Amino acid sequence: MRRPPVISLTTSPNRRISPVKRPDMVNGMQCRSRSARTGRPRSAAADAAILAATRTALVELGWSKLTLGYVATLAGVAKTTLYRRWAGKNELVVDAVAELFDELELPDRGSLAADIEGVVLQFAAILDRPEAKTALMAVVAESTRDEPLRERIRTSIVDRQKRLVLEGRARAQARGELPPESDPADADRTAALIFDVVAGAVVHRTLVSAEPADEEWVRSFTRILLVGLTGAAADAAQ
Amino acid sequence: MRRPPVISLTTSPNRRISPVKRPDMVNGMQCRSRSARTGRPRSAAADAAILAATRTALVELGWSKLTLGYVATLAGVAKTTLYRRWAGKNELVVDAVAELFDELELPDRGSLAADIEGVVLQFAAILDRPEAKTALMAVVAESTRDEPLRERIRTSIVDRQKRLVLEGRARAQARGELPPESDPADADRTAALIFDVVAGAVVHRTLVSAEPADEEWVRSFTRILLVGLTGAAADAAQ
DNA sequence: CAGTTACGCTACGACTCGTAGCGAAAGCTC
DNA sequence: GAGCTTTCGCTACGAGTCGTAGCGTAACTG
Repeated sequence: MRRPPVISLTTSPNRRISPVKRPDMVNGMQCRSRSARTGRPRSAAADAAILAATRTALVELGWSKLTLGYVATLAGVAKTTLYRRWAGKNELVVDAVAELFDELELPDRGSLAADIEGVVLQFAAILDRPEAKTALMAVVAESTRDEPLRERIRTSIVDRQKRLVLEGRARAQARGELPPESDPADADRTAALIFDVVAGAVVHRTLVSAEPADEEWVRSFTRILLVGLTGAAADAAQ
Repeated sequence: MRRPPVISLTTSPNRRISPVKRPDMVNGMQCRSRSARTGRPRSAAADAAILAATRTALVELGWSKLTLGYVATLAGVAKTTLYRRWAGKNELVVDAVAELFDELELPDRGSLAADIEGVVLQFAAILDRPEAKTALMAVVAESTRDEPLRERIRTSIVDRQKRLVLEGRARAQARGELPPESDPADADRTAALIFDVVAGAVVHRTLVSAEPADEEWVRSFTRILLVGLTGAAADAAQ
């Protein structure tokens, strides 16, 4: 069962939001003189191995049966090391799943419709992975009673998706497909609405209806959304 | 801690889908001669007390910290009784939450827009309850690795919501707000799509974005959806 | 070199899980 | 009523997980 231990020649950890639990950090600021970090540094390879092991364990066991002890064994790391870096299962899984969303991009496909279809298909492909399926909803469920966890999800997963909406709209406005916004507050509200509609629809299709968000579905969805957006914008402009 | 024990003068259990685990039942059909159920009947009051206690425990503890032992104590019932009726935490919570959706209805408000707004607001009100928030996403997450559980969710929660979509469309077609469907297969696909968009958007808004689906939001959402539907339908009709 | 921090390992009490076994209670049929 | 059947409450149990403490060692800094 025990996998080959991680090669331990390492340096420099803390890629994303530092995995919590650094006694010398307060509010994200280092207390001691900048980078006066003495002592043995944390193994960055261990970080990577733990997050990868977490995803493997999610596929094998699912969320509820996943134990930190098993993840540690899988990563070739002591259980105590895991607890030194993450506060618990929730935080660990959020970081492990967040990496899946690193690949989300918004290539310019020339039209708003094509841009939407492209990003929705990317999002659907990520959600199609078993580790994302079982983990995403679970941590969201936990976050309803855990404000810091919700914040962690927001910054490391949700906001990155939301940025794509803003970028796509800016492009469409530059192309003349959408009218420029007059009221900035109203623009924010609309962007948030569109984000909830897009992300919510894909998630619901994939996880609740348990059917694939394939090209045909994405085309239908995009058409309705696009007609709704341009039509509603035209209404408002009158 | 121990609540007053359930009044035990009872009869006739099995309101919804019989809570599982009846050794004399196979595939939902009784094996012995019809209704030859001899012996002491299960307490229906205990069923109700258990489901209510489950919701209370969800509010107090959330999904992950909820234990069947605590639910049993809260309901004034032995833990073994609980295990005799439900296979586990997942099934119990699905039944407990499903009752929340009993109140979903679709009163005729005279127009498609008003009908959509009404049902979305109802759905949002249910999702606003803490027990629904923490439980719904959790069981959906579990269902990604548990086909029977997914089926249970589908029949006792999802399908009931979906029926409202079909009913709303039929009304709108009767009013002439939407064109009648020609291809029945295409009609099914469109209904499923709309359902995913509506339910997904509300869930995402409430749980992921963690902001209320209030009247203003619902109005904006309905406008986009309605324009998208009627516009796209008009496009297709050409 | 001394000082500091991270790591692997072992062990621990506390808790939950799901089940088994028992006697008593609550229905039904004859 | 007697007799049968099933449920109920209760206790007890082994198995497994949790999160932490303590220790000796490894890695890096000045």
